[in-house]
Amino acid sequence: MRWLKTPLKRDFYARPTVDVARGLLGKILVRGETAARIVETEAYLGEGDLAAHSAAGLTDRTRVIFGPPGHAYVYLSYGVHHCLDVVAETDGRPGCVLIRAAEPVAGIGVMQTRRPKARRLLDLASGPGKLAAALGLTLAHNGLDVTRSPELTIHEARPRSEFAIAVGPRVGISKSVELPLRFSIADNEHVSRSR
DNA sequence: GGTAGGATGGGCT
DNA sequence: GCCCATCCTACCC
Repeated sequence: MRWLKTPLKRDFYARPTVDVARGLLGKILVRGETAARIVETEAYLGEGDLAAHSAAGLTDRTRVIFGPPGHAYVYLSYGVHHCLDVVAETDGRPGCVLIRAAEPVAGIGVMQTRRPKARRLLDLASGPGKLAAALGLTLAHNGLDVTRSPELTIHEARPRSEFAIAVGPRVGISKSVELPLRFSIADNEHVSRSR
């Protein structure tokens, strides 16, 4: 699989968070020689969403979410794993998309060395913590501009594929569970399994 | 096949 | 001091 040389532009991200979450499915995350096709996302909204980190308001940690769209929000989950989000909405309005799972498409050997415990290709990036580890992302990457950073960009796939989108409740949260904000490529094998 | 529980640290009340 | 946007292992069908 290949992808366009030019990354997705700012206006792709400067839209309602749900549109960005759906739009990111099938796109290619590129980090150095490693690349992966996004197959599962979750939207975290700026209003009426108690599960979103930004629900607590603007703090040092959530500053990036309130900033301009098209930037990476990376945080430490459960003190152990890193997770990658991409900021949506216009500057000043919170909203971000958690990238939950991806299908490795390049640099698979490198990803395997970063995730020595993964036994199968299907285990490499089929969860937010696994994905961040496979791509080698840490807190140092928080705030990166994914429309132009040499470290991390997101691209249109070539050829662009057709697929149905499955919608359901988000994973691993206790608040605002009723909101249908999890999106995935229907029947894709690389989606996360956890509930 | 399935799941319960531990690891582990930063953010927020 | 409590709460997590998780992953992995051990152990049990």
